[in-house]
Amino acid sequence: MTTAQRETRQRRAVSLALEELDEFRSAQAIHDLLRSRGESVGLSTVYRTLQGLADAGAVDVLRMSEGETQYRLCSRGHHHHLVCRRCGRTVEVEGAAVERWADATAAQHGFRDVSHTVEVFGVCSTCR
Amino acid sequence: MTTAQRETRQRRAVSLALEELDEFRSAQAIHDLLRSRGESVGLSTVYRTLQGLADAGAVDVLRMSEGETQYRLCSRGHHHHLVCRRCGRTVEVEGAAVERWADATAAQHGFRDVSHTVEVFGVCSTCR
DNA sequence: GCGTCTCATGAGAATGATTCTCATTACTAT
DNA sequence: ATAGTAATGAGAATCATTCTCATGAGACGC
Repeated sequence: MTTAQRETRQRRAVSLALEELDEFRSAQAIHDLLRSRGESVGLSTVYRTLQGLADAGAVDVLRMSEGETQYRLCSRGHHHHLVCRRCGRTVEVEGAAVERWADATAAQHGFRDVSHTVEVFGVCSTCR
Repeated sequence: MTTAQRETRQRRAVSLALEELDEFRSAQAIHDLLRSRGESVGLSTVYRTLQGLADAGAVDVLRMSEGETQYRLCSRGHHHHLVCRRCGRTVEVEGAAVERWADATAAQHGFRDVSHTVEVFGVCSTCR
Protein backbone atom coordinates (compact mmCIF):
# COMPACT_ATOMS: atom_id res chain seq x y z
CA MET A 1 0.00 0.00 0.00
CA THR A 2 2.83 2.41 0.72
CA THR A 3 3.54 3.65 -2.75
CA ALA A 4 6.86 5.31 -2.35
CA GLN A 5 6.79 7.07 -5.75
CA ARG A 6 10.38 7.38 -6.71
CA GLU A 7 11.51 10.26 -8.85
CA THR A 8 13.06 9.13 -12.11
CA ARG A 9 14.23 10.67 -15.35
CA GLN A 10 11.38 8.97 -17.20
CA ARG A 11 8.64 10.27 -14.95
CA ARG A 12 10.05 13.74 -15.11
CA ALA A 13 10.10 13.50 -18.90
CA VAL A 14 6.46 12.46 -19.11
CA SER A 15 5.30 15.13 -16.70
CA LEU A 16 7.27 17.73 -18.59
CA ALA A 17 5.75 16.70 -21.90
CA LEU A 18 2.30 16.98 -20.40
CA GLU A 19 3.04 20.45 -19.08
CA GLU A 20 4.20 21.67 -22.45
CA LEU A 21 1.35 20.07 -24.31
CA ASP A 22 -1.79 21.25 -22.56
CA GLU A 23 -3.94 19.20 -24.94
CA PHE A 24 -5.32 15.70 -24.80
CA ARG A 25 -2.80 13.26 -26.21
CA SER A 26 -2.64 9.50 -26.32
CA ALA A 27 0.02 7.55 -24.46
CA GLN A 28 1.52 6.57 -27.77
CA ALA A 29 1.63 10.14 -29.00
CA ILE A 30 3.48 11.17 -25.86
CA HIS A 31 5.83 8.25 -26.29
CA ASP A 32 6.55 9.32 -29.87
CA LEU A 33 7.11 12.90 -28.80
CA LEU A 34 9.66 11.86 -26.17
CA ARG A 35 11.37 9.53 -28.63
CA SER A 36 11.61 12.18 -31.30
CA ARG A 37 13.35 14.59 -28.98
CA GLY A 38 15.82 11.99 -27.82
CA GLU A 39 14.34 11.53 -24.35
CA SER A 40 13.88 7.82 -24.79
CA VAL A 41 11.32 6.28 -22.46
CA GLY A 42 9.77 2.85 -22.79
CA LEU A 43 6.18 2.67 -23.89
CA SER A 44 5.24 0.60 -20.85
CA THR A 45 6.67 3.28 -18.64
CA VAL A 46 4.69 5.98 -20.38
CA TYR A 47 1.52 4.00 -19.80
CA ARG A 48 2.41 3.29 -16.20
CA THR A 49 3.30 6.88 -15.46
CA LEU A 50 0.17 8.23 -17.09
CA GLN A 51 -1.94 5.78 -15.17
CA GLY A 52 -0.28 6.73 -11.95
CA LEU A 53 -0.90 10.39 -12.59
CA ALA A 54 -4.50 9.63 -13.47
CA ASP A 55 -4.99 7.69 -10.25
CA ALA A 56 -3.49 10.56 -8.34
CA GLY A 57 -5.93 12.87 -10.06
CA ALA A 58 -3.18 14.89 -11.69
CA VAL A 59 -4.29 14.20 -15.24
CA ASP A 60 -7.66 13.94 -16.90
CA VAL A 61 -8.55 10.91 -18.94
CA LEU A 62 -10.63 11.03 -22.06
CA ARG A 63 -11.80 7.94 -23.87
CA MET A 64 -12.13 8.65 -27.57
CA SER A 65 -14.76 6.90 -29.63
CA GLU A 66 -12.11 5.20 -31.76
CA GLY A 67 -10.95 3.38 -28.67
CA GLU A 68 -7.80 5.13 -27.60
CA THR A 69 -7.37 6.90 -24.33
CA GLN A 70 -6.02 10.39 -24.08
CA TYR A 71 -4.43 12.22 -21.19
CA ARG A 72 -3.98 15.81 -20.21
CA LEU A 73 -2.67 17.68 -17.22
CA CYS A 74 -5.55 19.09 -15.24
CA SER A 75 -6.50 21.35 -12.44
CA ARG A 76 -7.81 19.70 -9.31
CA GLY A 77 -11.47 19.48 -8.56
CA HIS A 78 -14.44 18.28 -10.50
CA HIS A 79 -14.76 19.73 -13.97
CA HIS A 80 -15.62 18.83 -17.51
CA HIS A 81 -14.08 19.54 -20.88
CA LEU A 82 -14.85 21.37 -24.03
CA VAL A 83 -12.60 19.76 -26.62
CA CYS A 84 -11.88 20.79 -30.19
CA ARG A 85 -12.55 17.86 -32.46
CA ARG A 86 -9.84 19.00 -34.87
CA CYS A 87 -6.87 20.21 -32.87
CA GLY A 88 -7.59 18.87 -29.43
CA ARG A 89 -7.53 22.29 -27.80
CA THR A 90 -9.24 21.96 -24.47
CA VAL A 91 -11.04 24.28 -22.16
CA GLU A 92 -11.91 23.17 -18.66
CA VAL A 93 -15.45 24.10 -17.81
CA GLU A 94 -17.64 23.83 -14.78
CA GLY A 95 -21.33 23.56 -14.71
CA ALA A 96 -23.32 23.65 -11.55
CA ALA A 97 -26.38 23.23 -13.75
CA VAL A 98 -25.22 19.85 -15.02
CA GLU A 99 -24.23 18.62 -11.61
CA ARG A 100 -27.59 19.52 -10.22
CA TRP A 101 -29.40 17.98 -13.14
CA ALA A 102 -27.47 14.71 -12.91
CA ASP A 103 -28.02 14.35 -9.17
CA ALA A 104 -31.67 15.31 -9.33
CA THR A 105 -32.42 12.99 -12.23
CA ALA A 106 -30.70 10.08 -10.57
CA ALA A 107 -32.44 10.67 -7.27
CA GLN A 108 -35.77 10.87 -9.04
CA HIS A 109 -35.31 7.34 -10.30
CA GLY A 110 -34.04 5.99 -7.02
CA PHE A 111 -30.40 5.76 -7.99
CA ARG A 112 -27.72 6.35 -5.37
CA ASP A 113 -23.99 6.71 -5.40
CA VAL A 114 -24.15 8.77 -8.53
CA SER A 115 -21.34 9.69 -10.87
CA HIS A 116 -21.42 11.04 -14.36
CA THR A 117 -19.37 11.69 -17.44
CA VAL A 118 -19.90 14.81 -19.49
CA GLU A 119 -17.76 15.88 -22.41
CA VAL A 120 -18.52 18.52 -24.95
CA PHE A 121 -16.97 18.43 -28.40
CA GLY A 122 -16.92 21.07 -31.08
CA VAL A 123 -14.71 22.92 -33.50
CA CYS A 124 -12.81 25.81 -31.99
CA SER A 125 -12.61 29.27 -33.50
CA THR A 126 -9.08 28.92 -34.86
CA CYS A 127 -9.91 25.65 -36.57
CA ARG A 128 -12.62 27.20 -38.65
CA MET B 1 -23.59 3.43 -51.19
CA THR B 2 -26.96 1.76 -51.66
CA THR B 3 -27.06 -0.40 -48.57
CA ALA B 4 -29.70 -2.92 -49.53
CA GLN B 5 -30.05 -4.40 -46.01
CA ARG B 6 -31.06 -7.96 -46.56
CA GLU B 7 -33.10 -9.75 -43.95
CA THR B 8 -31.40 -12.80 -42.51
CA ARG B 9 -31.90 -15.26 -39.70
CA GLN B 10 -28.86 -13.87 -37.93
CA ARG B 11 -30.01 -10.27 -37.97
CA ARG B 12 -33.42 -11.23 -36.75
CA ALA B 13 -31.81 -13.18 -33.92
CA VAL B 14 -29.69 -10.22 -32.80
CA SER B 15 -32.59 -7.78 -32.97
CA LEU B 16 -34.74 -10.15 -31.01
CA ALA B 17 -32.15 -10.58 -28.32
CA LEU B 18 -31.89 -6.83 -28.01
CA GLU B 19 -35.63 -6.48 -27.66
CA GLU B 20 -35.78 -9.03 -24.89
CA LEU B 21 -32.81 -7.63 -23.09
CA ASP B 22 -33.51 -3.94 -22.65
CA GLU B 23 -30.18 -3.47 -20.90
CA PHE B 24 -26.75 -2.55 -22.13
CA ARG B 25 -24.86 -5.65 -23.19
CA SER B 26 -21.58 -6.19 -24.98
CA ALA B 27 -21.40 -7.75 -28.42
CA GLN B 28 -19.76 -10.78 -26.88
CA ALA B 29 -22.47 -11.13 -24.25
CA ILE B 30 -25.12 -11.10 -26.96
CA HIS B 31 -23.13 -13.62 -28.93
CA ASP B 32 -22.96 -15.90 -25.90
CA LEU B 33 -26.66 -15.52 -25.25
CA LEU B 34 -27.51 -16.54 -28.81
CA ARG B 35 -25.11 -19.44 -28.67
CA SER B 36 -26.50 -20.72 -25.40
CA ARG B 37 -30.02 -20.83 -26.75
CA GLY B 38 -28.93 -22.65 -29.86
CA GLU B 39 -29.36 -19.72 -32.25
CA SER B 40 -25.82 -19.89 -33.50
CA VAL B 41 -24.55 -16.68 -35.04
CA GLY B 42 -20.95 -15.82 -35.82
CA LEU B 43 -19.25 -13.28 -33.60
CA SER B 44 -18.29 -11.17 -36.61
CA THR B 45 -21.90 -11.06 -37.63
CA VAL B 46 -23.01 -9.93 -34.21
CA TYR B 47 -20.50 -7.10 -34.35
CA ARG B 48 -21.53 -6.17 -37.87
CA THR B 49 -25.21 -6.22 -37.08
CA LEU B 50 -24.82 -4.20 -33.93
CA GLN B 51 -22.74 -1.66 -35.76
CA GLY B 52 -25.30 -1.40 -38.51
CA LEU B 53 -28.07 -0.84 -36.01
CA ALA B 54 -25.97 1.76 -34.26
CA ASP B 55 -25.32 3.60 -37.51
CA ALA B 56 -29.02 3.51 -38.24
CA GLY B 57 -29.64 4.99 -34.82
CA ALA B 58 -31.64 1.99 -33.66
CA VAL B 59 -29.36 1.12 -30.77
CA ASP B 60 -27.46 3.21 -28.27
CA VAL B 61 -23.77 2.70 -27.76
CA LEU B 62 -22.04 2.97 -24.43
CA ARG B 63 -18.32 2.77 -24.02
CA MET B 64 -17.42 1.33 -20.65
CA SER B 65 -14.31 2.45 -18.85
CA GLU B 66 -12.84 -1.05 -19.03
CA GLY B 67 -12.76 -0.72 -22.77
CA GLU B 68 -15.68 -2.76 -24.00
CA THR B 69 -18.59 -1.36 -25.90
CA GLN B 70 -22.16 -2.07 -24.96
CA TYR B 71 -25.33 -1.84 -26.99
CA ARG B 72 -28.98 -1.43 -26.22
CA LEU B 73 -32.15 -0.92 -28.19
CA CYS B 74 -33.24 2.67 -27.92
CA SER B 75 -36.00 5.06 -28.64
CA ARG B 76 -35.36 7.58 -31.35
CA GLY B 77 -34.38 11.11 -30.62
CA HIS B 78 -31.68 12.64 -28.51
CA HIS B 79 -31.53 11.32 -24.97
CA HIS B 80 -29.11 10.26 -22.29
CA HIS B 81 -28.89 7.35 -19.91
CA LEU B 82 -29.03 6.64 -16.26
CA VAL B 83 -27.34 3.27 -15.90
CA CYS B 84 -27.11 1.00 -12.88
CA ARG B 85 -23.49 0.18 -12.25
CA ARG B 86 -24.40 -3.24 -10.87
CA CYS B 87 -27.14 -4.73 -13.02
CA GLY B 88 -27.08 -2.56 -16.10
CA ARG B 89 -30.68 -1.47 -15.75
CA THR B 90 -31.12 1.62 -17.83
CA VAL B 91 -33.46 4.54 -17.81
CA GLU B 92 -33.56 6.90 -20.74
CA VAL B 93 -33.59 10.46 -19.56
CA GLU B 94 -33.86 13.81 -21.21
CA GLY B 95 -32.51 17.02 -19.94
CA ALA B 96 -33.20 20.31 -21.59
CA ALA B 97 -31.01 21.85 -18.89
CA VAL B 98 -27.96 19.91 -19.99
CA GLU B 99 -28.54 20.59 -23.65
CA ARG B 100 -28.80 24.29 -22.99
CA TRP B 101 -25.77 24.27 -20.76
CA ALA B 102 -23.63 22.41 -23.29
CA ASP B 103 -24.59 24.65 -26.18
CA ALA B 104 -24.23 27.83 -24.19
CA THR B 105 -20.86 26.86 -22.76
CA ALA B 106 -19.53 25.90 -26.15
CA ALA B 107 -20.79 29.07 -27.78
CA GLN B 108 -19.24 31.13 -25.01
CA HIS B 109 -15.82 29.80 -25.95
CA GLY B 110 -16.32 30.14 -29.66
CA PHE B 111 -16.90 26.49 -30.41
CA ARG B 112 -19.26 25.49 -33.21
CA ASP B 113 -20.72 22.26 -34.44
CA VAL B 114 -21.23 21.09 -30.90
CA SER B 115 -21.98 17.60 -29.70
CA HIS B 116 -21.76 16.07 -26.29
CA THR B 117 -21.77 12.87 -24.34
CA VAL B 118 -23.52 12.62 -21.02
CA GLU B 119 -23.98 9.44 -19.05
CA VAL B 120 -25.05 9.11 -15.47
CA PHE B 121 -24.15 6.06 -13.43
CA GLY B 122 -25.42 4.97 -10.08
CA VAL B 123 -26.81 2.03 -8.16
CA CYS B 124 -30.50 1.40 -8.68
CA SER B 125 -32.98 0.81 -5.89
CA THR B 126 -33.27 -2.95 -6.40
CA CYS B 127 -29.51 -3.38 -6.29
CA ARG B 128 -29.23 -1.93 -2.86
C1' DG C 1 31.44 6.82 -1.21
C1' DC C 2 29.31 2.12 -0.61
C1' DG C 3 26.01 -1.40 0.06
C1' DT C 4 21.42 -2.60 0.26
C1' DC C 5 16.68 -2.78 -0.17
C1' DT C 6 13.12 -2.01 -3.42
C1' DC C 7 10.79 0.10 -6.68
C1' DA C 8 11.13 1.39 -11.60
C1' DT C 9 12.27 0.31 -16.22
C1' DG C 10 11.88 -1.69 -20.86
C1' DA C 11 11.77 -5.25 -24.49
C1' DG C 12 8.94 -8.33 -25.88
C1' DA C 13 5.20 -11.49 -25.05
C1' DA C 14 0.41 -11.73 -23.88
C1' DT C 15 -4.27 -10.14 -23.74
C1' DG C 16 -8.72 -8.82 -25.23
C1' DA C 17 -11.90 -6.40 -27.91
C1' DT C 18 -12.78 -5.48 -32.42
C1' DT C 19 -12.01 -5.65 -37.48
C1' DC C 20 -10.66 -7.80 -41.64
C1' DT C 21 -10.27 -11.56 -45.23
C1' DC C 22 -12.16 -14.45 -48.31
C1' DA C 23 -14.30 -18.59 -49.66
C1' DT C 24 -18.96 -20.07 -49.08
C1' DT C 25 -23.94 -19.35 -48.35
C1' DA C 26 -28.42 -17.60 -49.05
C1' DC C 27 -31.69 -13.50 -49.83
C1' DT C 28 -34.29 -11.21 -53.72
C1' DA C 29 -35.83 -9.99 -57.87
C1' DT C 30 -36.31 -11.56 -62.38
C1' DA D 1 -35.08 -21.98 -61.05
C1' DT D 2 -31.16 -18.60 -61.70
C1' DA D 3 -28.23 -15.07 -61.56
C1' DG D 4 -26.40 -11.38 -59.03
C1' DT D 5 -24.76 -9.75 -54.92
C1' DA D 6 -24.94 -8.88 -50.07
C1' DA D 7 -24.26 -11.60 -45.80
C1' DT D 8 -21.95 -15.01 -43.20
C1' DG D 9 -18.34 -17.17 -40.34
C1' DA D 10 -13.85 -19.17 -39.06
C1' DG D 11 -9.78 -17.70 -38.30
C1' DA D 12 -6.17 -14.38 -39.03
C1' DA D 13 -4.94 -9.69 -38.24
C1' DT D 14 -4.91 -5.32 -35.75
C1' DC D 15 -4.32 -2.18 -32.12
C1' DA D 16 -4.26 -0.30 -27.68
C1' DT D 17 -3.04 -1.68 -23.44
C1' DT D 18 -1.16 -4.78 -19.82
C1' DC D 19 1.91 -8.17 -18.10
C1' DT D 20 6.46 -10.55 -17.26
C1' DC D 21 10.76 -10.66 -15.59
C1' DA D 22 15.59 -9.78 -15.81
C1' DT D 23 18.17 -5.62 -15.22
C1' DG D 24 18.80 -0.83 -13.66
C1' DA D 25 18.85 2.91 -10.48
C1' DG D 26 16.68 6.12 -6.58
C1' DA D 27 16.84 6.58 -1.43
C1' DC D 28 18.70 5.80 2.82
C1' DG D 29 21.85 4.34 6.34
C1' DC D 30 26.54 3.79 7.50
